[in-house]
Amino acid sequence: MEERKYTLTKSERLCSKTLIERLFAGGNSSFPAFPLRVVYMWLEPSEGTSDVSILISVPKKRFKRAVKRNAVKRQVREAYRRNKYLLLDALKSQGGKRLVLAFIWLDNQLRSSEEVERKVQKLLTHIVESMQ
RNA sequence: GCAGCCAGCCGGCUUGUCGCUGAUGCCGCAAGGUAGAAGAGGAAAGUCCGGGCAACACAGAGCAUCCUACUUCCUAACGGAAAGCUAUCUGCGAAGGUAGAGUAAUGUAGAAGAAAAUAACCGCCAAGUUUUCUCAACGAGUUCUUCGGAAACUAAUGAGAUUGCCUGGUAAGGGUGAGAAGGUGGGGUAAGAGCCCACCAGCCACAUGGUGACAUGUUGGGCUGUGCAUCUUAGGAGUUGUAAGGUCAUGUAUACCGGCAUUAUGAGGGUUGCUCGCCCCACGUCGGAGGGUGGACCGCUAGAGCCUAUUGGUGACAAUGGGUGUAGAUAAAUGGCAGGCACUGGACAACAAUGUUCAGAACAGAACCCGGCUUAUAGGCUGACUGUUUUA
Repeated sequence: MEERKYTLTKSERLCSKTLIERLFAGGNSSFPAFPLRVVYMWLEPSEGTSDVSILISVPKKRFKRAVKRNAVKRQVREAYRRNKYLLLDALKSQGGKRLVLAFIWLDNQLRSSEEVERKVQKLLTHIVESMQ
């Protein structure tokens, strides 16, 4: 059993402008679990900076104040960090293919951290199930 | 004590654990790994002013446009502060709010009102003329007569009153209006009037005080309409903002730059909006090298820095000494979870100190950096001052 590190470094975050444009250009899978929606896209092993890259988006339309937007991003990021091996373990059987995903906040209100974590778990589980 | 007012300050602390950015050290050719200092605000916000910094532009003249506007003072600068001045409003008060260059010229000011500025509509006064009346004086004429008179009438004269017209004087009075030719009283006058005088308000001059705005005056001068706009005066204003701008990597169409050569004198471009003026010039050739994509580094945090003491100043602030190293992210870090402490409120127990338990804890997140302004903000602390109650 290898050591599991519940980290979330910069290489695991999606920064490339071109990849972001490809992700949102259309044709990629998406799945909602209110108050979240996930958009994901498969990459070849040569692309990307890590096995899984994520992006969290909270539109300004939902929260006018930066404080609340940041708070939501932190909740989602924390929830992914604690549950990312749901996805990483499943990905080992996929022959080195890589994944890009974006979490988009849909609600106009703040939610509790427990609820956000449950929804993230649900979304990750859904992606794993769709691999088979 | 309670209520208030002004100024300044704080706006959680801490333990464990899991994370994020990461100066720097170590390992490594490198990618990276590992240890790891430090890590949001008073407003970081709005992006409203001012400045630094950067790039580009810039011979010069005139006109236009825009901004500022009581005084002195602070500052790198400001449309910001400080201390004052004048007017006005609010509050019992401590205090707070609002406005503030000038008025020579031009324009404008609804309704109202006689009239809105070289004022005569009504009214008042005078002269002329006119209507009517009264009175006076004597004379004239006529009529009457008892021939003594003077009863009546007529026209004229003078005085007064009066009707209309006209000429002139007059701003004391007149419904209005934000404002009516400074106000009140007296003298004066044909009637009136700063025409004259006293007091009062303003203005100008002078004197005194103040750096000054201004203030004061048993001083002098009869000088006296209000608002707004244009305007006038004084000072100021190049444009774009760190996605500026620079370096490196990748690497291709002829937009760009420089040299040389050549043509033309009119179209275009630049110079702040306009005018003048000034500058540039299509094409060829040689050399440099660029569109787009998208990554790294610099810019990027030592700055008009922060803390503190003393001195000067009413104060904003300044000078000097000492101390200090204090965020630099890039789809954007500074957080999550579990405890403890402190704070506030409720409930319960208790004479009380206090204890138990349950809740609550604002506005808000750096994006080149400063100085301000504006707006949001639960709760709390400190100091000066004001009002009030009780007690002494």
